[in-house]
Amino acid sequence: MIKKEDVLAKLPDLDGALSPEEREQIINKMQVRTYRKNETIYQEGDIPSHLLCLISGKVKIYKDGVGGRAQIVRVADAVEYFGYRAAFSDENYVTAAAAFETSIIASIPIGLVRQLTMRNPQLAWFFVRRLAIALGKSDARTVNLTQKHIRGRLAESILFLKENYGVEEDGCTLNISPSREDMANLSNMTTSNAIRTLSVFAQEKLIFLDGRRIKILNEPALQKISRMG
Amino acid sequence: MIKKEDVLAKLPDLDGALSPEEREQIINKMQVRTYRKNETIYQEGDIPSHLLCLISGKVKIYKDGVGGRAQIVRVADAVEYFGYRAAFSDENYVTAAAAFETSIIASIPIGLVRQLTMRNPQLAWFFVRRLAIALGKSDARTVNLTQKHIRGRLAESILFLKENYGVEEDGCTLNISPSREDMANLSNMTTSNAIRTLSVFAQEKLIFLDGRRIKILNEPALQKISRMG
DNA sequence: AGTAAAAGATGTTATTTAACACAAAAATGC
DNA sequence: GCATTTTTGTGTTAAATAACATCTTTTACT
Repeated sequence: MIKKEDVLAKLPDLDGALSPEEREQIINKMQVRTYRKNETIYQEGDIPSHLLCLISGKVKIYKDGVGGRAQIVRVADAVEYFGYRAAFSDENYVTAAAAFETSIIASIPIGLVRQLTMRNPQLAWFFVRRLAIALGKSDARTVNLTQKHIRGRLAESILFLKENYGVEEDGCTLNISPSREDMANLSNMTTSNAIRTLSVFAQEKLIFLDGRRIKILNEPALQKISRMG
Repeated sequence: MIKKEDVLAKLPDLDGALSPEEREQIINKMQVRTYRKNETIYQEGDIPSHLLCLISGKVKIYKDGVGGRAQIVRVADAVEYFGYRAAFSDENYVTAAAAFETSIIASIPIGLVRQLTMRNPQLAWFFVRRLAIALGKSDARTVNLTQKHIRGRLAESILFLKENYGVEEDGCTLNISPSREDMANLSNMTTSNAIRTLSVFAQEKLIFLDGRRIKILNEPALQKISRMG
């Protein structure tokens, strides 16, 4: 079982924006829950009620599109806040979130967050910055996913995973082992094409595949493929 | 010539967030300029130095992608603030902006905006809201542009233009007359395909084309095409 | 351990869309 | 007003990718 104290130690202080009293308020109202691998955290259409903080684990934020095909639009890594966009624009969720792997998530009632944010400019600035960064990434992603060819999109996704989740001690094995379907949902392609193109990359010695584990062998080449489209 | 007073009358008050003194500060530092049709306002890689406010006219925010093909990621209509995302995340611009048509734009030094935002939670909240809304739209756009087929994407773009720029008094002619290339850049397709598919829509009496003017004849059908992909 | 279900792999075909080529029409510049 | 450039329109071909079918391997469950 997770102890609340362990979570608190990890809870980011929102860029030091919080006073001890504000921190206390949050801690009192916070709830902690574990999500199993592939478990849904929230769904499209849900009313956002909490600011979520990923304490440990990995999370994907995605949209279900035409014909049940999902597109992963963002990922979250520990320790990181997520799930606040919809609440801040007074909408229901337009995306869904699920755990890539077992994840511990703290939730803070959004009303409290809003109340604190309205009074604390530093806290508001924290969210301005995060949203501005996310929007820039989303814009870049739109063009990458629409204009690049399959190889470019897949190369991009591999580098995206490295950037977001990092690599193991060996310096080249991705810290996440996504299913082929997840790779497809990251890269805007069918699962068949993700499987096929990963195999081709392995044949070309750009990557080494060991089941779901991906080891990057030739990053400059992947970057070039990603750039060229 | 534009008189500064005329602009001031139109300058939105950022949701009433500004005190008279803050407003005064902004007005003193503000500059106003006219951009001609298709003139570039800022480019990818530029350092953002000003918060821009579109006083009159129409603006497209776009990214240049593979093979010089541009993708329009957002549009701005008067009176609306834009061009602040990069500044707020301490990045150079990752998009470019250009005038769809002759536009009058006021610019406020970003340093001043930042200074005010840091002290004024209501102002910060204004930007949190705008960014949150923009991010939601960007996420939706990513999936629409990647997963839908040509007809769905074009139908979506026509509805997108109606939503963002509205229609004339007749209730169905779009308030903007984009070139076929702009339609293509909105819809993630080649210009040829935009021309062809617009013609097909006209043949199917979904729209009526008069040069660049687009009149929506059957909106429910367009919505259905857009939804189905 | 044995069985069912899910995920991965691979080949084939059909569809979608880009690329290209060229002509007509419209806009622009002197 | 005429030449030049840009935009629009249309047909044809080539390339990219989805869809489908089938088989193998792995995982999950009792």
